[in-house]
Amino acid sequence: MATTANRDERAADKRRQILDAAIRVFARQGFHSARVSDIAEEAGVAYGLVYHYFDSKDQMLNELFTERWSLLLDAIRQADSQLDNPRAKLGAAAGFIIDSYRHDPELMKVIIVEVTRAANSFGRTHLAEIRQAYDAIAKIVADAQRAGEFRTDVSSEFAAMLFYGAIEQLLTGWIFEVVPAADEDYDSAKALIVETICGGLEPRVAAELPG
Amino acid sequence: MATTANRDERAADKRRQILDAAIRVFARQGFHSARVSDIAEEAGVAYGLVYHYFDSKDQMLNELFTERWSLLLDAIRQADSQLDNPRAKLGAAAGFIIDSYRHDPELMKVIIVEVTRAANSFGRTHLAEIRQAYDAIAKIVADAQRAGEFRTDVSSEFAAMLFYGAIEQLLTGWIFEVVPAADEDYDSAKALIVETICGGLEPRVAAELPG
Amino acid sequence: MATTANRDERAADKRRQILDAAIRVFARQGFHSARVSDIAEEAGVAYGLVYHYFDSKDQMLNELFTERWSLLLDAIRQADSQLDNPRAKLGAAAGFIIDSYRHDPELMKVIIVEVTRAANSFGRTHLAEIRQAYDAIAKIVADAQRAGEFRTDVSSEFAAMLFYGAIEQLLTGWIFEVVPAADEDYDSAKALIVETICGGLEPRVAAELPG
Amino acid sequence: MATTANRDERAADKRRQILDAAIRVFARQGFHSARVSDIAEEAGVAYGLVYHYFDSKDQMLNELFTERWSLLLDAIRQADSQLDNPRAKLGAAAGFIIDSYRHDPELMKVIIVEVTRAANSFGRTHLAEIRQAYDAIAKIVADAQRAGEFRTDVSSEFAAMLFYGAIEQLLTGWIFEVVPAADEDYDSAKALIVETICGGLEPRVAAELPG
DNA sequence: CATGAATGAGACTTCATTCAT
DNA sequence: TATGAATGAAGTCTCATTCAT
Repeated sequence: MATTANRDERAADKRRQILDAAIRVFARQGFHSARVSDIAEEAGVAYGLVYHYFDSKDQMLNELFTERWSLLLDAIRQADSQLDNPRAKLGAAAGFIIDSYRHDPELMKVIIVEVTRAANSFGRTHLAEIRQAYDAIAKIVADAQRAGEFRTDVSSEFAAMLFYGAIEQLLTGWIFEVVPAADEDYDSAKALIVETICGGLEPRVAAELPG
Repeated sequence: MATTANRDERAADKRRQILDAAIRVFARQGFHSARVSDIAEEAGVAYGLVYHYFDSKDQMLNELFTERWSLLLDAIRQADSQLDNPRAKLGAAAGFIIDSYRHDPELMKVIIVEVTRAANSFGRTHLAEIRQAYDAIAKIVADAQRAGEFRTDVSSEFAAMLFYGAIEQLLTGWIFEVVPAADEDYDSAKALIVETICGGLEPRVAAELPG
Repeated sequence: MATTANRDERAADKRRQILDAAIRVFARQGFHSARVSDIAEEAGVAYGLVYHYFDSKDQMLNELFTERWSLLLDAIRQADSQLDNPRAKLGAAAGFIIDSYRHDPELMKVIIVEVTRAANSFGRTHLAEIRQAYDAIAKIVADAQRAGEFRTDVSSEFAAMLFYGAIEQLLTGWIFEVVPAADEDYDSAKALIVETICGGLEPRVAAELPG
Repeated sequence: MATTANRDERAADKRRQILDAAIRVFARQGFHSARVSDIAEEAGVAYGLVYHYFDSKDQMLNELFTERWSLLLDAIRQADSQLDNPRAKLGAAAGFIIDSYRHDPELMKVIIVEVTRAANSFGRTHLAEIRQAYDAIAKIVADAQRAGEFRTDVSSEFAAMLFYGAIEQLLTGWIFEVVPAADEDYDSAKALIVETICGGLEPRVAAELPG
């Protein structure tokens, strides 16, 4: 009994070990240039063991993506249901994404570079999941529009694309060191994204217009 | 003389013919899945002729990208120098990108999907060129900040990423039919992007804040 | 003592259980497509246990073949020694093969498809054993020729090949459902094979030739 | 023009050259143990060229089989239509198969060993074609039965299996040197097969039965 | 006896690029 | 210029067998 439990545990560990190695290798070389033998070597296991735990190289990336993306979807939906104003909701969504990157930049690099931005390969495979994030953001915007808190001349789907695109581009900038990414940047980024995008989505008051 | 000219012309035609075929094939199948034989077939020329005009498959994409991207850089810089307020400048930049897509969606698809979003492959190769666009946008923002027209708590580089990211995501949405792309969408998109992003970058007046 | 016996018995059971599973899997998927894991699963035992009882996947098939083939050889030889005319002898041989199929079609399918007809793999390994069957049949024919009961212008080896080939082809037809295989077919097949082949081997009388 | 023709000719030659090499390699090592590199080496061409002419290793065997088997089918059907008695028809069919072996034993070895006898792999793929041969033979038998030339207590399908099985077994015996295969054997074999099998299929006259 | 994780060699296929004509 | 045959390196996946527990 104990033996079986231990064995299962060890097996799960090995599986995780391989998956973590895959993250590092995919982040370093890109999915396409990553050979299965690189992953095995990085994980310190035999070639064949990778195929003992995974059906294919693709499956590893799919699993990495889905595992993380579902957390993101949960986070957005939870923000939507538990917070009470659109700024806070969108701020929480942006914050989750940014924290994900801060916490595990390699994994987020893989997810963004190899999946969400790889529209011709894995992006297509996961389009439905990715779209769910757009939809969840669009719902927040639409609710805010109905409540008179956001301008209504922008469609909520359109706004969701801008919002998500801005964040993803920011992460991409960090990933490829186009823009600096220090600890203080992460925090200010959260605030600024919300400021900037939500600011643009809120109705302008009459006073703004020069008389 | 005339013969030589004709010959050159015909040669240039063939070259162009192959390049145009490459656009269609890359757009349809993606760069990676596109075989050189597919391009030759699409162009209606012999396999080997592709290698007569181009050194490699990569070179074709590089050329397609650089050709178009330099127009984009020119357009942004010209907008910056010829227009006099940041909304107009950014509007012209966004407008150029959107019009490029409207005019030749396949080419823009290739450029975005295979280069600017393909950070692990061609995006890396062309990072310097891509960065020039960010910089040109950032310059517009920085100038506006100095002139007091844009808020200064957002770094201009950061703002440029948001702005560019929002536009690129919008195009990506059109490309993969996540958001609708009809003629009227293009026009309203131009206005709305500027409204939304510039609106967020402009300073909020006192009147906005509830008393 | 009893314990040891029981243990041996249980062990023998497991071994048999695996061997029987192998028959089913080989019959269903073919030897080559059968994975050791398939056999273990079919037998309901752990993967590794297969290798506790057998040295290799090959060994299982070898054992299945030899076990059954030796019964066949015994049957032919016994028929030869205990019966007194060639028709009866050959009829008994054919009958044994047909009954073997009727009794355990999966095993006979494996033996025929994977061994006797698989001349490039296991057929080669067991060529000597297979040849013994040909020889035993040829001996029956040769004896009949010496006794004047069979025509002598056909070599006994040649006749043996025809006889055996006809039977094996018939089973193959049943196996792959090229010809029907119902209970009544088996019985009539026995009679007809002997009729047809022995009929062809018996000397023609003068009366047959048109005067 | 001439150039194109020459090139096509050379290309066809290379294709044939590879196919012929495949016959030798398949005959020597068996399909399964034959590596594509072995075939390329035997043909004296580069590895990749094999895939320039053929889609897969399987395709080569399929082509070899179908090419030859269609000749066999034609031969049987022609014999049926052009000859006027069942002995002659079946004799021509058997003769064609035997001559095929005499003329190109390696090809016939491949066809028999890797296809018609390989019921679990290629035999399945080509079952329909193989069955056509059985059917063509059965038709000859059935016609003879209707004409009163063959006994009617044997179904024509059954008889076809015996006839074909006997021949195939004979070739198999030659292939694996179980029975001798010299020039004189081929000729006598033709006569004897017909004698033996047709003899068994013809009605026995009263005189035969001992009074 | 029993388990199933771990090993690693092996082969097919793809396709960018080169080359002879 | 134009053709398309020829080259060969590279990498995924399979699975029999071994081994530690």
